[in-house]
Amino acid sequence: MTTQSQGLHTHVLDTLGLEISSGQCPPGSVLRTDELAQRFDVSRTVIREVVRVLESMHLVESRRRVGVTVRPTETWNVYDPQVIRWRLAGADRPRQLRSLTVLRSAIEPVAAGLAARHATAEQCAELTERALGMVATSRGQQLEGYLEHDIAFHRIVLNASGNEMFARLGDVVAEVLAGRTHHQVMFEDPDPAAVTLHVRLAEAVREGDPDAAERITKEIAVGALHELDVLAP
Amino acid sequence: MTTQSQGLHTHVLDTLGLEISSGQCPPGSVLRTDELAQRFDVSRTVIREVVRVLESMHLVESRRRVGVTVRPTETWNVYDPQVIRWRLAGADRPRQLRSLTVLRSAIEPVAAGLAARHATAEQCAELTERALGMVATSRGQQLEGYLEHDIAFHRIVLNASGNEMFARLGDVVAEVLAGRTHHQVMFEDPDPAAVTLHVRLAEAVREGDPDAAERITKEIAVGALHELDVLAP
DNA sequence: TGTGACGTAAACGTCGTACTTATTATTCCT
DNA sequence: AGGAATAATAAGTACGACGTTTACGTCACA
Repeated sequence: MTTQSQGLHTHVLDTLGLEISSGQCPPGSVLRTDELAQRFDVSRTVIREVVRVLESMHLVESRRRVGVTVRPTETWNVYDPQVIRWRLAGADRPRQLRSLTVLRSAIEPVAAGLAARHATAEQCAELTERALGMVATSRGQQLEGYLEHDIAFHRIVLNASGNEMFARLGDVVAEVLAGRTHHQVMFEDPDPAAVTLHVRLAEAVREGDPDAAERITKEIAVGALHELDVLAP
Repeated sequence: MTTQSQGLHTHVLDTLGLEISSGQCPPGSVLRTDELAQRFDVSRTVIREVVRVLESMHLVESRRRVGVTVRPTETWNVYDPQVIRWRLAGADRPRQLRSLTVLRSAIEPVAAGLAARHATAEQCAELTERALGMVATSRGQQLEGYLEHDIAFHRIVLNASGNEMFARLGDVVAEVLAGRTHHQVMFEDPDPAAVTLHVRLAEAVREGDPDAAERITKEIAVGALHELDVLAP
C-alpha cells in the first residue's frame, strides 16, 4: 500500500521499516540477512542495502556472528520523515501524534514570529491566499481540500522564518496534519476558531507583527493539543 | 579523521558525506559508482551501500543512465545527527551553528517547562549535580570538563520533558555545544551569568515551577545567541 | 528545416557465488 | 573449575554477469 513497485529495495525497506517501528519486531529481536533474502525472495545484496539504511536510521544494529538486532526505541532517528510515516501508520499513532504536536507547539510560534520579520511580499501573498482557501473549504466536507491548504499554509510560515531547521520541519507538519485528517475520526468540519486564527496569523505576518504572530500561533497549537485530548485520550 | 577503520563502509560514507555537505560536491554534481569504487579502491558493493545511505538522508539521488546526483540543500535531512556533524565540521559552520541555536531557543524553554512538571527525583538530583559540576569547572581553563557537564545537563532537561521528540534532540544539542567549544575561538572561561542561570534552572525544575524554568531557559538561549553574534558576525 | 520515431549505449539495479573476518560457543587440557 | 585453543556462524567484502531504464543521438519523413 505504501509503496508501488519502484524497485525491490524500496519495497523491502518499507515493509521492514514498518514492521520494526510498529513493534512487530520488538527491540532485541534478531534478523538474519539470509532469512530475509529468502522471505522477500530477493538477493542478499538488496537486503544488505536495506539493512544499511535501517542502520543509518538507528533502527537496527548489525553485528557479525550475531545478526541484525532491532535497537531500542530511544535510539531511533525520530526526525526522519520516513520513520515518522512508518510510526504514524503503525500501532501507537496516538502517542506519536501527541509528541509531534507538542513539538509543533514549541517550534511554530517561534517560526511565525521570525516569519513576521522576514517574510517576503510574495510569501505574504501566498499565505493570505492559503488562509482564504482554508476558509473556502472549511464547510461542507471538503476535508481534502482543506488539508491541502492547511499544509501549504504551515509550510510557508516555516519557510518564511528563514531558519533552515524550521523550514525542514515542513514535512513533519505535513505528516501530522495528514495523519490527523486521514486516520483520526474526523466526521466534522474543521474547527471554525482554528480557521479564523489562520486568517489572523496571515494578517499578523503581513503587517510584520512578530508578537501577534507568535501569540496567535500558540493559540493554534493549544487548539491542536486540545483536539487531541478530546479525540484520543 | 572522523572515523577510525571500523569497516570500509563507514570510511567511505564519512568521506563522501563530508565532501557533499561541505559543498565540495555542489548540488547537481554527478558521481558514478564505478569511479567511486575505483577512487576508494573498494568494490562497487560497498559504494552502492554507501549511496543508499546517502540517498536515505536525501543528500543524493540515484538515477539510471545518469548517475548519483547531489541534491539541493533544501532536501537534506538536516536533523540527522550524522549530517549535522558533517556540516559542523565543514565550510559554513557559523551559519549552521546559528540555525541550530535558534532551534534550541525554540525547543529548550518548552522542554524545560515540561521537565519542571515531569522530572523525577532522580533526574532533579542529577540535574543539580551537573549544575554544580558546571560551577566547579567554570574557572581555570577546564573547558572540557565544563562541556561534559553542560551537555549532560541539557540532555537531562530534554529527557525529563517526557517528550520523545525533545529527548532525541539531545544529540543535536551535544553537537552544538561541542562544536562551540572545540571549533569556536573560546579562549576565555564560560560566561559566569550562564553558569548561574543553569543553577537557577536546576532549582526551578526541582521546585516544579514550569514558568520559571521556561523563563530561565529562554535567558540561556538568548545568551547563546548573543554569544554567536559577538564571536561570529 | 523541423519533428517524430527509433535504436543504442551508458549507468544503475539485481543476482549468485566465493572468500574473509569478527565473534560467540564449545571443547579440551591443566 | 578455569582458562586457552578451536570450531562454527553470520556478517563483510569482492567480483563478474546480466537485466533494466532512459538520456541522447540518428535518421527518415513531411
